[in-house]
Amino acid sequence: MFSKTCEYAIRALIFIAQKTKDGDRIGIKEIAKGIDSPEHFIAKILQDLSKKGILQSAKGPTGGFYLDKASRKQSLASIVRAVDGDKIFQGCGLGLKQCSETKPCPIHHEFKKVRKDLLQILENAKVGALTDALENSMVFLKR
Amino acid sequence: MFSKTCEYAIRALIFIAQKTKDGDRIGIKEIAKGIDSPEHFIAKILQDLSKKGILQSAKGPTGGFYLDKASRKQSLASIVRAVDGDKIFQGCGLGLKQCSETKPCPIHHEFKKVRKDLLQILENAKVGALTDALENSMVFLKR
DNA sequence: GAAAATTATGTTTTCAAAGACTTGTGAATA
DNA sequence: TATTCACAAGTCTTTGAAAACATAATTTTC
Repeated sequence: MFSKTCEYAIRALIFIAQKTKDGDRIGIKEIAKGIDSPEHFIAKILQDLSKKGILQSAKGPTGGFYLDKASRKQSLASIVRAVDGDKIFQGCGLGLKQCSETKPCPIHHEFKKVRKDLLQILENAKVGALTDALENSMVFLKR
Repeated sequence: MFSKTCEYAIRALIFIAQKTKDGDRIGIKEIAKGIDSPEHFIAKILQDLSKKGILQSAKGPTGGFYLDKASRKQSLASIVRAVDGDKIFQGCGLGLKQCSETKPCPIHHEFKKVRKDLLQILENAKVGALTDALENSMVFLKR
């Protein structure tokens, strides 16, 4: 469904949100361990995302990644968009470039509903809110 | 959503279904043109699928690909399964191997619904039935 | 023998992952 | 207060593997 990159990004963001909600910062190594991902790979992903403002970072001693208040209100949808673009939300199911309402592919109309549902789920899932479920250990992030 | 391979496969199958519904056979070159796909690539895909019984083929002059009655009743879901496997229908949205009902990832329950809807759409879409819409030119297959 | 699929092999591109090196920053220290 | 040091993110380059696409030889069948 999502790219590997995107999967790691979502897991990392939720993890960071949980670990830094008291104003702390968290290093890349701990993140990689926490979500069980390749260290260098997740590092690059997070650097890209911090450039785009999806999360915040600080260099030097006591530095690390963290999420400010605004970032916590972000939805998973904005993370997915930043990483994978919005082809998941609007691209044709059969890969047809010109697929549209007037020139639909054979499954165009049915797919529309699924996409809409998916988008809504991701829009509703705010990064900050998901940390609560994590703390109550209702859900987990390691593979 | 699907792999390129899978997209080509679906388009090809629908195209073949339409072109061979009167008992004809259709060659690989015409298929490639008809769905605007790389010729050698779609050839390999169709050979795999014919081995698996998803469609039929005949060698020699007047040979080509075609669909028998049983194959026409197949759903798009079985094509997707043959090509991409069923990871789309059951894999975790965040790529977690151990994600389950008892140890769900943060979006597990929401995703379940989307997957279920997707599966139902693909199960309901029979290859043979989609050709009617094509003939009425309500839909098209070229990119 | 010619037309078709089939098989085998090779190339290119993209994605996932790893490594080495650079830059910035807070804190100790002299 | 200026210097230096260590720590942490940032950048650049490379490797590995899989997916996407191409070429050539082979087999089957009319």
